[in-house]
Amino acid sequence: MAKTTKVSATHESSGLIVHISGLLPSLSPAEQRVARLVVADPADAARRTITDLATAAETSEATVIRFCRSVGMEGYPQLRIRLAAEAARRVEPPDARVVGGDIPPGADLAQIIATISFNDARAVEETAEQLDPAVCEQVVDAITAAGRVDVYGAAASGFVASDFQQKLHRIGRTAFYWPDIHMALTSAALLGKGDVAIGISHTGTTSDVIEVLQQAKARGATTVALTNFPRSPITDTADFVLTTAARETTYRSGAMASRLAQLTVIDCLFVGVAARNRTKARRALEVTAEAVQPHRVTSARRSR
Amino acid sequence: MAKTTKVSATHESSGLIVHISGLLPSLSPAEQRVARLVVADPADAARRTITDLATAAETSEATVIRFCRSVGMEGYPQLRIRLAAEAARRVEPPDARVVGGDIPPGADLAQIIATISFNDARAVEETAEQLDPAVCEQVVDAITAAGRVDVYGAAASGFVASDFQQKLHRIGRTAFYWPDIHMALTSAALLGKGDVAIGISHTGTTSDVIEVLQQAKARGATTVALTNFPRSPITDTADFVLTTAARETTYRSGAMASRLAQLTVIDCLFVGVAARNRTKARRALEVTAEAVQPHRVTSARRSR
DNA sequence: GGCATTCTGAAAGTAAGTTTCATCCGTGGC
DNA sequence: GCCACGGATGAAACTTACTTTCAGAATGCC
Repeated sequence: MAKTTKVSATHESSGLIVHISGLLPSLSPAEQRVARLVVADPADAARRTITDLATAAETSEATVIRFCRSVGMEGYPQLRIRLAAEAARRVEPPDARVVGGDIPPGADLAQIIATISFNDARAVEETAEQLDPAVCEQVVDAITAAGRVDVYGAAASGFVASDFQQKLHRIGRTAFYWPDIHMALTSAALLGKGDVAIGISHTGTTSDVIEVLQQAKARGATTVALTNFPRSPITDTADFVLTTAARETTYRSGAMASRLAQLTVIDCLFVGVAARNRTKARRALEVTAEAVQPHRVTSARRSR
Repeated sequence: MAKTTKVSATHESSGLIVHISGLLPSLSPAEQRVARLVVADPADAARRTITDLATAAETSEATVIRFCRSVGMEGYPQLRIRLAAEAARRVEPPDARVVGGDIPPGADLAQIIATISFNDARAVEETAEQLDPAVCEQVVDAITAAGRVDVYGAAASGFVASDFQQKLHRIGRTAFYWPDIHMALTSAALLGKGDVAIGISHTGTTSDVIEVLQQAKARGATTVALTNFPRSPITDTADFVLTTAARETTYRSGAMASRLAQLTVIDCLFVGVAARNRTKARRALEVTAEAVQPHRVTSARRSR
């Protein structure tokens, strides 16, 4: 039998490679050949079949099995998956990413993609971190109780505003978005106590949006501002201020990161509102989904 | 140019889980059961034998093999190894965040925010990971060379389409977005060789968008599809397919995560196009920024 | 040299993975 | 309504991979 049934102290979860190299001297010659192959390139070993590995180590399958047992594995398949896992873990994440940085002139698409996605993801995460749940709660309450919700935003922020309007509408809340400043002003003038007006402006300086929000406030509506800059003009007229956290990079990706951050905030509010009246919201969503069903191509193509 | 040579955007090197969830809808019911088990707990799946997994998915081994082939693996052992590797690489979600999971009924705002932002950020990162720079490059080339670019999208994807149109326009490229299907069809009919038509559809099944894209293709335009599902109908009509990687969560945040993923892709394309002609693009952006300057409130308020 | 011990691979045996094929079921054409 | 068709599916046959057994070879000890 084995020299001694030694119970290894090595933890199950990690360090198999280290464990093996530690055991190496105590292994028989044929097993050592196997061990060396495994330690040299775990990922490669994981890809091989037992016969393949045995051949590479100039030994038999039986020896490979013995090796597995020697290092505390049940069998070869078990060793394989452990090796694959270990090999994957030690691969360094490719961090040539320029954090919040500019995109160098000679950058290729792969670099651009890495940089943009990194910044975008960061903007989303950091926005969430600094969002005040208490303020969100109050905004959600206001929206839930509102007879009508107006969402304002210009240009890029207009998309976000429009998106929010659409979402609220889909769960059966009365919401409007006005792409035109005059229409927006008219609508704001018709708001009253209990209604909600939400102004979205990345810079917080878009006069059109501020103006409309002021109008809404003057009529008694609850006003909410969504901006990247907590001390920008728009916050003066807002009862509640929600901020995004897009680092200002360059003109290029900064705009998009802020957009994503805005959308994330919007989504949180939306889910918050929907959660307030779960069943009704779900029903409304189902109904609207059914409505567009005829516009869906049903055949899901299969592989050949 | 790339009439027959269809280029798919999915990398084979990484993001298998993401890849699988993208393919999910195009799989047969029995295979879907397998896929769900795998996606839900890759590490656990890697530990199981094929018979075991088949039993767990209430199907036969044959179906598991079919599933392996469907997702581009040679066989079950290969899948196992890959899954083990991916599971190991995956970072544990910090706390009780349910990855891609539902939001529990009793969740408070803080939980909602954490869950949503986590999933949103993940969608962005995973989309970037599986984006094929080579395909992006070709799309960027096509857009750069195009006389005209049409961007199509309905409802939620319409916002994205519109956003892209606006971005391209701002850097001086001729681009259109049509909110109306008839206008879109008319426009598509006027496209010709060298022009580019981009169809955006999360599900890949929106018949309106597909129809317009077909029209564009018939007229000789280069067609691009942006969807979450690499085997959905829309990909049949596209010369180039770009995929997002939003895991389908529930009705709630799934839509938003996919939106963010789409925007990220759009932004990459945009920056790619802008980088092709750096100085011209920058000048155009400066000019357009100046144009809206009068609509900015200058006074930056200081602390109260 | 004899004997015990360990190492080793051939071969047998078992389990896992893969292919084949008949059946089932839904769809679309007549 | 019927039939043909094609995809989906699992049972079973089959292949390959893994594991065990066992006997011979090597080593080392007297």
